[in-house]
Amino acid sequence: MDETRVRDRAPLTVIVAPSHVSPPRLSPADLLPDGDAAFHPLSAVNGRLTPPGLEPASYATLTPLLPLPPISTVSDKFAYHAGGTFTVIQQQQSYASLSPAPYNEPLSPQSAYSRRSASPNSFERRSPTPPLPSPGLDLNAALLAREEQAQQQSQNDTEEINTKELAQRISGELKRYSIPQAIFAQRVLCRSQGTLSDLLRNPKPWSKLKSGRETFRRMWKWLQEPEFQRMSALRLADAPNQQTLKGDNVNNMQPQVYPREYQGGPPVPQGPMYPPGPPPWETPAYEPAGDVTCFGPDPAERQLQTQGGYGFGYSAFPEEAAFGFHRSPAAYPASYF
DNA sequence: ACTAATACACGA
DNA sequence: TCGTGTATTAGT
Repeated sequence: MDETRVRDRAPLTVIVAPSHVSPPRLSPADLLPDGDAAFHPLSAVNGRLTPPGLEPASYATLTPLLPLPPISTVSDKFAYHAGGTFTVIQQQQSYASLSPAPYNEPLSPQSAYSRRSASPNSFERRSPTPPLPSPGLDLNAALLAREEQAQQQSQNDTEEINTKELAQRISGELKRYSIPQAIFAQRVLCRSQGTLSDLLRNPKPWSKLKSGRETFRRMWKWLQEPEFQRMSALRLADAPNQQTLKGDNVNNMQPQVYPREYQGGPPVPQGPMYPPGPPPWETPAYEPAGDVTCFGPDPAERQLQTQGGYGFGYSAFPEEAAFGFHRSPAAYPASYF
């Protein structure tokens, strides 16, 4: 029963699941499910579409806080989201300055994570990517990005983390976006609120950590994701057996009503804007402007680049898909999660 | 290294 | 005072 409620709360499900698209060029219109069998408005689907190689169970099983699910599980999760994500490239600049913004100065990701790490932050990492000179496919950039990602991936497992700074960074981001510890701990770390609180306040030095390193790695990994991806991760549907934590308003929140973001997209309930008021985000329009480039050999691992200040992630799981509208931090009320 | 329980803090 | 979110801590 709780389950249904939880599932219902994801109205922001414009999911684009290109299944056969090999041509890397897509226009926004191409993303619309209407009249295109290649795109499935998954929000209309009830059952989960299990992406190959992904354990749905482990994917969403967050609570009974298990004995530390293998990091690989979480990695898969993130990787998947990372892959199936549309990333805004055109307005990278503003994004870069928007996201981990004020908290970057004293402790850049680089400093939080030791040396060899390239640029841990997704934004910074992607920023260098040419802002789509002419909206076209940039396979090289794509491949490059993937490589970097892969490289970084492997590095992440061996790199030392400055837990102190990471903790501060995370704390800052949680504050910044009004993300409750309980939510972050549960969705991202698969840990309890109390644990998170303790880790953030009294982070043990990396050298003294044993299995606890995994938790910090997850924090770090989350930090690497683009903003909308992080948000998406935080909004992952709860597992059926998910227990409601004290103070966790997720399971109790009413389905939000979103505007119809994309013309021709899956049925999105009409209603008041969410959050209320004029869009605090950069772009005035709701439709993604500009061309969209899609690349990636695996349909489940595509990255779309679009100009116009929009990006959105998609998932094979309808309830886990999320728009990547870049909202100013203040636009993410606690109820968002 | 964590969880669960609960005390505590705080805005509405 | 209630609803929420965070800090503490006994117990695994």
